Amino acid sequence: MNPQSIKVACSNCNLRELCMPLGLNAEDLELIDRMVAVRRKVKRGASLFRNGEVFTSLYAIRTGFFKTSIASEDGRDQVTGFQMAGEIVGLDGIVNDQHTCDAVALEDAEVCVMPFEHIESLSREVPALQHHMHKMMSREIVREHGVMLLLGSMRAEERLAAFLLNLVQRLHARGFSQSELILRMTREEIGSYLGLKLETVSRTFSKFVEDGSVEVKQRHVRIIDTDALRRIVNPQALL
Amino acid sequence: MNPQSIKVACSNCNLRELCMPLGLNAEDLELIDRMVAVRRKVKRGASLFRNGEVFTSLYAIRTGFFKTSIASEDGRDQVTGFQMAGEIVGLDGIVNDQHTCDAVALEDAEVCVMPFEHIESLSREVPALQHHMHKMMSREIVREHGVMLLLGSMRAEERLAAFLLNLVQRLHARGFSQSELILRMTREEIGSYLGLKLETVSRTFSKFVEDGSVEVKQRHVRIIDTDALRRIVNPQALL
DNA sequence: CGACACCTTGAAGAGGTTCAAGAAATGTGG
DNA sequence: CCACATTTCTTGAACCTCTTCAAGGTGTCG
Repeated sequence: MNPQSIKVACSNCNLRELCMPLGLNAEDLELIDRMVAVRRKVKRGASLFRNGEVFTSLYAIRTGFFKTSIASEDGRDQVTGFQMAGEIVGLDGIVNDQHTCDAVALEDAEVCVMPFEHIESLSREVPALQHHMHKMMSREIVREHGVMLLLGSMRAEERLAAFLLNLVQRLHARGFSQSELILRMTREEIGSYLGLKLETVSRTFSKFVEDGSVEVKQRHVRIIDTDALRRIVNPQALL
Repeated sequence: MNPQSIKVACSNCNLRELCMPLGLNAEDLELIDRMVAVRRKVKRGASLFRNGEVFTSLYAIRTGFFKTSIASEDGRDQVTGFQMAGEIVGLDGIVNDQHTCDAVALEDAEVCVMPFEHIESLSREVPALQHHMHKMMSREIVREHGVMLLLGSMRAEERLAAFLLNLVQRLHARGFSQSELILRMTREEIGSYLGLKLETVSRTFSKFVEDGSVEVKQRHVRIIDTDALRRIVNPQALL
């Protein structure tokens, strides 16, 4: 494709708190600026990397929204996550030096390309960065545990409620509304992530609307009653 | 409890190929021997660590068999994995300096305790170890992607077949039979891992027996027709 | 404006769960 | 070492949730 590229620095990036370790001194920051080789733009619908491609870099999302998905040999497809600004994609590629999933932009996006060899060598010099890397990978493992709980033990309503709450929470952490969001993905993609068919996702949205807990107009969702959603996810625990 | 402890060295451990990076020189090996602080025995049914406990160390399993599980606030329980000799547990604890799951021994076990601070400082000196750590975490992420595919898109028979094939494959890599295995976990634990009820697991075993693809006598399983199981997991792809 | 992708809703059907009972294995204490 | 209690496993029948199939509606983009 056309890897439209721009040279940049982390040290004065407004997403630094999301991507980078805190409390670095000026010296370390200068080193870390070398971590990002270039930026790369990815058009909506295009892929950042694909299953089978050689792994060279991790990617920090600057703008835009991605999905990652894997395909079984017989063509079934599973969305493994949705990623937004400040989040890292590509960790799957480290084990075997090639990517095992696809990362596709769901809206025009820009990412910081961080060659993994840079990251490893810098990590040896900057303990804070090393620890940060470990935390990021551990965080991803823990996130996936949560998805396993969702897929393994929750019913459709619980899954969708948990999904919505998780999305707004992450958006809110980025300065967006606590109650309004625009879905960047189709019902089918939501369904794939949640282990449901798109019709079930649609019906469950309709049910939430009937109950008065959310308003839905296509991709635009407004959460009316957050607690109601919380109660759905967590029948007992919450009040 | 009683952390019955013995001092030991990785350099002459027979599981080294499973836990440790390959191709280390004598010098590095000597350093790495310092990584394992002590060994610890865990009795069947006892836990190695529990959700909420402070994270200090990763654990390499020397002998025995573990399950890891998380609990939702309302008491639901999800088994997130089964671990055997040479595998590492505890990665979940790195993000927040405390464990987010329980690790319980399903048979008497012994683990190597590797204080995470040792690992991090050694990693800075031994690039091969650093890269090994990254690979291990990435491998765990990729494994969980596979579980998500299983939970999100497979039917009961496919899940159980995939589970059995995965287990024998790992056991075989450790010198055990390709076709016979003893399940260390209950039907309920299998069900929890696979997102099924224990009755469904039992029924599905019975179906496999009827079909002549496996023999089952309680926890003892003999796989008669591996290809049949493969075809179940992968309807199209395989011949 | 027309074509296409996406979403909603209904009705029928399948797969898995729930509830229940009994059998088999395992562990414990006398 | 045996008897009993407990846990684990199997199987049946009714039920329920989600899926499948189908049709029509809505939105979007060239």
